[in-house]
Amino acid sequence: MKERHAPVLRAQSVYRALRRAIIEQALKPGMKLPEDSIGEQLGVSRTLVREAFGRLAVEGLVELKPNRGASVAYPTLEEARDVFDVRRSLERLVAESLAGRLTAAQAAELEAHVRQEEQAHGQDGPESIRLAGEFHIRLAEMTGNALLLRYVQEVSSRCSLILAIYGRPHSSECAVSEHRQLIDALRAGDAARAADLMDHHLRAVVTRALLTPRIERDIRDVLAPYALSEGLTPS
Amino acid sequence: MKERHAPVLRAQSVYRALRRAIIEQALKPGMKLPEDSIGEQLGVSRTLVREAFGRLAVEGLVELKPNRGASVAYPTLEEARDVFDVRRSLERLVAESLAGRLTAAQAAELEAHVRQEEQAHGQDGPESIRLAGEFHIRLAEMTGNALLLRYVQEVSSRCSLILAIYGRPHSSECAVSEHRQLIDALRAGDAARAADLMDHHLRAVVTRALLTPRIERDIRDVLAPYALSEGLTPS
DNA sequence: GTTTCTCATATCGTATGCAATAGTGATGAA
DNA sequence: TTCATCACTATTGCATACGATATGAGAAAC
Repeated sequence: MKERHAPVLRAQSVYRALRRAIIEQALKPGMKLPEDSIGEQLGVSRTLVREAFGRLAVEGLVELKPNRGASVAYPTLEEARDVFDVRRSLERLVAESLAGRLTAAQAAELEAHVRQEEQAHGQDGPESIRLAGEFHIRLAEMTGNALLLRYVQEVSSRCSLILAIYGRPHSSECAVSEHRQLIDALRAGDAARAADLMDHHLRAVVTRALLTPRIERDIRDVLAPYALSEGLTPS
Repeated sequence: MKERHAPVLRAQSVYRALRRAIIEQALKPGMKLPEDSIGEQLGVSRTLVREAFGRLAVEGLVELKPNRGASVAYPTLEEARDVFDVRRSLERLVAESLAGRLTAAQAAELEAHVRQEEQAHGQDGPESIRLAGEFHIRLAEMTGNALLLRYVQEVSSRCSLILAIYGRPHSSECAVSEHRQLIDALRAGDAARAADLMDHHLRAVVTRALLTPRIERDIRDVLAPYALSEGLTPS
C-alpha cells in the first residue's frame, strides 16, 4: 500500500497564509491586497490568490470591490457589535453543549491551557492574545459540532480584526480567572451557569477592549470630519 | 451622468444559480458536479465555476474532494443534527434581538407573509416550502445584523439539503400557527417567550420532518453495513 | 477464467494571456 | 488659475492552455 500524502493543494496554503497574516496583523485592516504582488510573494499565480480572496471574503476577513480589488476588511463599529452579538450566542451554545460532557482528559487539557495563559499573562506579547483566543477554539472543537466550530473560528478571526482596529493596545482580552470559572461550571455540569459565565465573559471582553478607532483605512474617512468642520462638502 | 449598471460579476451569477439549483433540488444531494459541463451549461469557463464551488463548499452546500471534483453535499444525520443545533441558537438570537423592536411596518409585513403561507398551505408545492423558509430569512434581515443574516441563510440552505435527504416527503415544515404566535410574542416585546417559541418551533420542524435516508449517494455507503454483517472489511 | 498491468480518456489544478475597467497625470479651454 | 478631457498605466475579470491525477478498458500473464 502506497503512502497517501494528501496533495496539500496550494490554493489551500495560500488561503491559510493570508488568513494568518491578517489575523496576526502582518496585513493591517484596510490594507490593499493586489493580486499579482501577493501571488509573486507567495510564489503562485493570481488564480490561486483570487481563490483565496473569495474564501476570505465570505468569512469577512477581506473586502472585495468589483474592479477595484481586495483589501483587508475594516469592520465598522456597528459590524463589530454584530459580530460580538453572534459570538456570544454561538459560544453560549458551546458552553451548554459541553456542560457535564467533558471527559477527564478534556478537562485536564483545558486546565493545562489556562495554566499556560497564566504564565504568559505577565508578558503582554502576542502569545498571550493567541492563547486566549485558542481557549475558545479548543472549547468549540470539544463540542464535536463541526459547523459550530467553523462559526466560532470565523467570529474569532473577525474579533481579532476588530480588536486590532478598536481595541486597547495592551488589554489582555481574556481574564484567565474567567476561563477557570467556566471550566468549573462545565465540570459541574451546570449548563445554565456555564452559558451565563461565557456570556458575561464575552461581554467583559468587549467592555475591556473595545474603544476607539486606531488605524486609518481610507483618506476619505480620516478627512471627512475636517472637511465638515471647514464647511466643505465631500462629494 | 452615465447610467451605471452594476457590472453584475458573472462569478456571482454562477454562484447564485448553483445555489438555487441545489436548494431547489434540481441538483440532488450527492450528485456529481463536473466543472466542464456546468460551465458549458451556464455559458462560462471553468474558472468561474470553480470560484463558485469554492464559496459553496465553504457554505457546506457542495463537497470538494481533491482531484475528484465537486458534488452536491450529502450531509450525514450527525451533521444534520449539528446544523439544527446551531440554527436554534442563531434564531433564538434573532427572536431576542427583534422582541419589542419591530416597527409597525415590519410587523405588518410579517403578518402578510403568514397570510400568504396560510393560502399556500393547501397545496403542498414547493411554494409552501419556500415561503416557510423565507419567513425565517425575513426575520433575520429585520435584526439588521448582517452576520446573523448570513449565518441564518447558510443554515437555512443546509436545512433544505438535509430535508431533501432525510425529510418526510410531504411535511410542510413550518406550522403557520407557530409563526403567528412568534409574531405576537415579538410585538409584545417578550424576548424570553419569543426565543422559547422559536426554539420549540425549530425543534418541532426537526421532529415533524426528519426521518430516514431516502437517497443513496455512494455504493460504498450503501454496502458498508452488508459488508460488515458478512465480516468483510471494506478498504 | 481471473488477475494484473498498461494505456487511453476524462477531469482537475494551476499558469498565462487578453480584453475591460478604474485610477493618474497631462493637456487644453474657459 | 480652474475645470474638463483624454490618453496612459495599473490592475482586475475571465477564458484558455497545459501538465497532473484519477478512472476505466483492454491486453497480457497466470
